[in-house]
Parts: sequence; structure tokens; C-alpha cells
Amino acid sequence: MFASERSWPPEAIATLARMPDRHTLEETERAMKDHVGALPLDFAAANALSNLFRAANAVRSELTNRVLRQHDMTWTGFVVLWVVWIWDGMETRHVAESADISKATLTGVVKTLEARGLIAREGDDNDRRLVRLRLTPEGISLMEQIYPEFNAVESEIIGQLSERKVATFTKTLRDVVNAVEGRDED
Amino acid sequence: MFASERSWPPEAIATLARMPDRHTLEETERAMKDHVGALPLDFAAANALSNLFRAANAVRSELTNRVLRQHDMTWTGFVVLWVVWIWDGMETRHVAESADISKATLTGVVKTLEARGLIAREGDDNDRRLVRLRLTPEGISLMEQIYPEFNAVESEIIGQLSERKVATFTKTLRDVVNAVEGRDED
DNA sequence: GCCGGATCGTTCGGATCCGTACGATAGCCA
DNA sequence: TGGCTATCGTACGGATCCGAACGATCCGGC
Repeated sequence: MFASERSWPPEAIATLARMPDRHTLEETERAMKDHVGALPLDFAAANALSNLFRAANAVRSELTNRVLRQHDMTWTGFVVLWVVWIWDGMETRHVAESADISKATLTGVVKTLEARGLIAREGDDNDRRLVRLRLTPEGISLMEQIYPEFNAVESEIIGQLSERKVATFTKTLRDVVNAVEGRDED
Repeated sequence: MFASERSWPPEAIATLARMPDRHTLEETERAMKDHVGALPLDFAAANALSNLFRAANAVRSELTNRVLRQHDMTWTGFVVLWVVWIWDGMETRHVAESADISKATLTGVVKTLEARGLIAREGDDNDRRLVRLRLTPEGISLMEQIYPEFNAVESEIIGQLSERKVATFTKTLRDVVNAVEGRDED
């Protein structure tokens, strides 16, 4: 019924991750109803979350391509570096949690950053299970150069929104996080 | 100056990806100023975007753990399956764009899904460079089972927000996407 | 002192993930 | 018809990414 013999241009395609405009949204709803039948679906929720992922991916790509790539830095590598930069000597499990990656992933990322001489692993005398992370002078120097560039692009993106919108936006995002992780404080 | 001998609990750590409450935000600003010096930084933008990534990660984890995992399905595999489910016979480059992944990544994901008998590759007679994707009956059956579960959790998460907030939220997310990708339409 | 349970970071296997290079095909134009 | 260029999907190398299992270490009670 749809798109079997017609080639849809990418801009006109609405999916879980892409839902550019209203017209395509309606078409997607119609296409979905053909597949899911009479089941009651929450299209507003699906649309909101698909835009959430789309925005996160777009911003991440933009920052990677415009800032990180010329320093031969991956997204995760930069985030880890930033965390350790701000919280010098932090234990690995806290770094992993702050960077929103697993401990297993952090091990590999630190290995990469260590090989490049940007980060250093350091044992803890009081608890020899722990490993603390620190930036080398080269790592510090690199962050002092990259982060202002990074934040400038962040500012350029968010600057398109009014100050009040940014505040509301940030609060709603936190509401979403709280809705997922369950709440105790605040 | 910070956290060298004190172990910060994860909830109290504010980073690029995590900025739970105001107090920690202020601490992070202070810690950052110690590192970046007098450089003018846009903390509001950094905070908004860190919450964007945090929300996206949280929602993605929640949907993966509560819905996808019990069907032995990865996030990307599910998104690809969903796109092909709705737009039957779509060409691979459009599927990749809709799923927000590269063509190279799609090749590998399709290989995995094909090995599980959920998706089928199909040549195009008019243009033999093209490869069209279709769901097998098993794939269709699986999506008819999974997607309602998936959407139910989506609805549960977004349901915490008022209807008006959802509309505003969705629109702002799209503004962010447009701010990044540059705009012509709409 | 010692030992069972909890927690640390790492290893392992497997699935993404992407930029680049490549072979195959299509379409244009002389 | 031939060749030039653009575009298609794929192979490859390298970096994430994570759940599960593991050895090392700490700490509680005895």
C-alpha cells in the first residue's frame, strides 16, 4: 500500500527516529494503523521520543564533526576526558556513571586515551581495588583548547531558542529522566 | 581542590552527561571555572544539552531493558525492523537515514537480522544497484508483538507530562534539530 | 586470625558504529 | 557506442558498547 514502487525522498520519511512534519506524521500513523490494526497506540508519546532521539543524535553529530573530529577525538573519549578534567582523581566507576557508559566500556576508552598520553591510571593506597583517573599535562592542555570550542557550538545551537524556552526545555528533560529512573529527591 | 580524598556518591556528581540538581550544577560551574579560567562559557547551553543526552540515554536504556531485551533484540535492530515494517520494500540508504545510522552500520545490522530470519534482502530489477528490505512473516509477527509493548512503555514515560508540556517539548526538540541541520521547509 | 559475601576494575565474546575505499551499476553526453 | 561521473551497497579496520564471568580486594562476624 505504501512506497512499494515509489522511492520516497529521505526528507519525506517519518519513522521512529525521523518525523519531520505533520503531513508525514499523519501518513506514518496511517501506515502504522495498517500494520497494528485496532490496537490503541500513543502516537504523541512515540512522536515526542522519536524527536528526542533525533535531536540527541543531531547535536552529537554536529559537535563531533565540527569540534571533536579535527582533534581526532571520539564523543565518548571526549566526555570521559571532560569528566576527569573537572573531577580530578575520580574513581573509575563514578567516571563511568557520570559519562553514562558501563564500566566495561570505560576500561576500553581509558586504554585508548592512555595510549595517547592524555590520561593516567593511578592506584589507591587505602583501597587497592580502586583505580583513580587523572589527566596528564597533555590531556589538560588539550581540554583547555577543545572545551571552549565545544561549548561555543553548544551555545550556538541552544542560542536559537529563547532564554525562557531553554529553561522550560531543560526542566522537561529532567522530568523525563525522573520519570524513567524513578524519583526520591527533589 | 575537589574530590581528591573524598568519594562522591554518583547521585551528587554533575557532569557533561549528568547534572541532577542545582547545588551540584553550581559546584560544577565552580570547578569548571577553576579549569577554564576567565573564558566566557554558556552554562545554560551546556546544561540543556547534557540533560538532552541524559534523557535520551535513560529512555533508550529503559526501553531496551524492559521491552527489547526479553526478545533478544538490540535498540538499533529494533529501529531498523520498525522502519522496514512500516515502509515495506524501502531501499537500504533510506532505511539507514530513517534509523539515523550510516549505511555501513545498516549492512551489519541487516546481516544479523537476516541470519535470524526476520528480514529479507531483495534486488531491484530496474536499478540493480539497489537493495530493498522486507520483513519475513516471522519478522512481521515479531513486530506485531513487540511494538505494542514498546509503545506502552513510551506512553508510560511521556504520560508523566501534561498534554501541553508534551506538545511544547516535541516542538522544542524539533527546533533543536532544525537549529543543527539548517532549515528550508516549515 | 579467618572466611563468606560484597564490591572493585578487567576480560571476554559478540553486536554496533562509522569513515574510507571499493566494485558494480546507472545516467549523461559527445 | 564509449567514456565520465555520480550513486548504490558492501568490505574493512578500528573504536565503542555492554552483559556476564572473573580474580583481587575489602569488610563483616566469629
